[in-house]
Amino acid sequence: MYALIDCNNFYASCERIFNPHLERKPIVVLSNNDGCVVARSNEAKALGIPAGIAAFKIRHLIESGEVYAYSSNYSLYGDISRRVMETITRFSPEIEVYSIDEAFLKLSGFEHLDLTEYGRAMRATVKKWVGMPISVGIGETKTIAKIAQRIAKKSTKANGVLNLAGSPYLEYALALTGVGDIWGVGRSYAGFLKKNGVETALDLRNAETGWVKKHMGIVGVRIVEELRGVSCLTLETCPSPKKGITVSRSFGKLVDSFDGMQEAVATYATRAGEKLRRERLAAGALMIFVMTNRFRDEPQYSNSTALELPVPTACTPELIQYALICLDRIYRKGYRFYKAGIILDSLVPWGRIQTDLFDTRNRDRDKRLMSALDEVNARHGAGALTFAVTGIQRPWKTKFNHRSPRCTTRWEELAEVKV
DNA sequence: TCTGGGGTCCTAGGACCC
DNA sequence: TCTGGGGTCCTAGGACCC
Repeated sequence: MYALIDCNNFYASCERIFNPHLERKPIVVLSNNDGCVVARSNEAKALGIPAGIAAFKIRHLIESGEVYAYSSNYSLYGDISRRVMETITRFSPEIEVYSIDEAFLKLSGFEHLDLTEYGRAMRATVKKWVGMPISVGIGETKTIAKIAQRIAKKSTKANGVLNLAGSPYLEYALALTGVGDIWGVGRSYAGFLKKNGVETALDLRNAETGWVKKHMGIVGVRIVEELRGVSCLTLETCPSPKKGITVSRSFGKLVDSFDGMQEAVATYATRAGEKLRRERLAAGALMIFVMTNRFRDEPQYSNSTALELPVPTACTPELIQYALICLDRIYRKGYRFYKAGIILDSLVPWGRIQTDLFDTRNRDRDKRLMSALDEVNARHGAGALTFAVTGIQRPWKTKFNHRSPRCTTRWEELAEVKV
């Protein structure tokens, strides 16, 4: 028995917590660089603002004050997420934090309770303690819980909680769910299924297993089984170690010089190193990619190149060194670059690094240097100590022109109450 | 003027092994 | 005309997720 807890319009709802006058107002939250819309409040959806639309296309609505727009405030969203997760943990010891705004709870052993009421209690508690509206879906498999949650969120009758476990409405709910709205069925499979007359979750549940296996592989078979009430997807309570780390960002201003690209790539490599060390991992391989802006009518170029490291490392100067070797291989003069990124690969835990007999680096010293660096930056703020090659002015830096205060993670940005 | 970022899993095919 | 059988590992690309 599973419950899926999903925060409603998560980013938009986060903005409301410390800004109550936004209640019932249309809000959008913008992507990095304030580029496009990544979250919308119900009121913004009602205005017909589509998901993912470029921000400049709704600029008139923002400037006229009809729609409130915010830059992404990941410090705030991450912290609110943590609080939501902490709160719902009280309702079951077995939790899988699935994404920043979603979690599965295992409710096996709770069947003696009225689970709908239990869901309502979760909803009320999270709203009261954290200020976040959530929807709760309950079902005998994760896939059914997802379907329940989706209906719970939309239906006024359900009022945020729907329990489909052993429910006489299960078939009805499946018939109501379009095949593209099933967890694991994306645009491509949805198109294929519809072309073959499989329109709803109920149709897919009744489809022939062999046919599904042939066209959607083992992943498809699992979805069908889950719809039939056979649990194939288990609760992943402890996250498995990361397999790769990516840091990539489009620039606030196009970059047309090698120096500028060096700064950006070195900056992203620095950030990737921080992520790596937080997870106590080392990277065995690294890839750099660069690209121009495909939306612009000007010469286009994009390329990438990878490098295997002699010994897996989490040392920022070493990562920067290899990153810049890669950049040198793919940089071309005469283009205006729009985006660059680094991907760290072949990650291994620190305890399992394969060393090299002929290695000349003093890796003990590297490690001490990195922990000193991380400690200084933790104490005096991110970026207190940086590498010169990452630049000073950084004109290409990502834009966040409408960021709300980081109320819960920065002393200087605490919310103020005016009396 | 202006169009996001970061992941996972599966599969087919190639290279290689005995 | 005719050319075995059974495996593993790796990678790129596709599909999906939030």
